[in-house]
Amino acid sequence: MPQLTISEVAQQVGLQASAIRYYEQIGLLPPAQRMSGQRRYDSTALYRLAIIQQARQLGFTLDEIRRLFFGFRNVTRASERWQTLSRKKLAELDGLMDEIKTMRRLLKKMMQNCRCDTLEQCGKGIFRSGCADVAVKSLPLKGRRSP
Amino acid sequence: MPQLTISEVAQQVGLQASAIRYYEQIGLLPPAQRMSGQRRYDSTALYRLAIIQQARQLGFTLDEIRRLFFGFRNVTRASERWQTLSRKKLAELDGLMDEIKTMRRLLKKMMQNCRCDTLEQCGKGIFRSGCADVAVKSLPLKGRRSP
DNA sequence: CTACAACTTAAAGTCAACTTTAAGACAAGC
DNA sequence: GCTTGTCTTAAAGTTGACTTTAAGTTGTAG
Repeated sequence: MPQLTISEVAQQVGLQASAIRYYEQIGLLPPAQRMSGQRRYDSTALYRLAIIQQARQLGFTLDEIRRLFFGFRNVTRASERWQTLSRKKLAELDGLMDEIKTMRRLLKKMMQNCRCDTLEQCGKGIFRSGCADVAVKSLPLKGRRSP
Repeated sequence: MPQLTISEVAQQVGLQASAIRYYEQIGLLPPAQRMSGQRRYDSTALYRLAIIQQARQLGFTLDEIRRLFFGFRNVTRASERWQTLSRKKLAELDGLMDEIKTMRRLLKKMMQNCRCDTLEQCGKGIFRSGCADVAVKSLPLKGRRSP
């Protein structure tokens, strides 16, 4: 077993060392072995992190990834876990797509139709035509990556 | 001029009073007139807020909305302001759509192909096939609305 | 006069996913 | 012995768009 340091692992998987410590802190990674206080990792940690990275790319939050690892009876097969979570995520992404399409549609409509000179004029028009519309509640879809 | 209180305005435009105070604080709304310390609004404030609400629905951040109001020479017509900002936003939304489509594609692929029993097995496969992939950097698209 | 509702402020809290900072430990090389 | 580089920790900072809290003011009703 190679016994990599945290920054070697970080480099391999494309994360900052601080992110790996953070994952350990929130329980996504098991506490690493220590050699005189310093973390040492073997390949199983790399596999863990590979899953985490892949899941992040699929749009899963860290909380959902935690469920992937710990939210099932431990007899449940990996493929089934992915299935279950992916179905939900797929529906979520579809909802998000619809929101974006709505925005696009409204944006284009406004670009075509608005002839207002002043924003006051514009606001008057919007206000008259029903101001408090269908709430666009966006799901969180964020990303933080290597700086 | 009707002279509405903050909570009357809030009700009319579908916001919390605290949000309106916040908009004033960050300079999106001009400081309101006061009657013995309390804010009073007329219709121009409603129009302002209508624009803000509409712009939020179109996916604009408060910072972008500030630019809509203050980021142009004051001779610039409203419709032109919208045009300029909307073109950029449209491109942004397109990028976001692509990200989501990529996620969808990957999700479906994995749902079809993964036969793994264990996550370790799964992670090994992901790791071997190139772990640090194309970074999915998502633009922020968030929404907070009436609770 | 007292209660009450509605307003005011500044400051702190929320969420997610980290990063940054400050202060300190340890091994290797000179 | 000293410096350098990498590691450690806990705590605080970041971003955006607010909300919540605490403590205080004002006008009205009874």
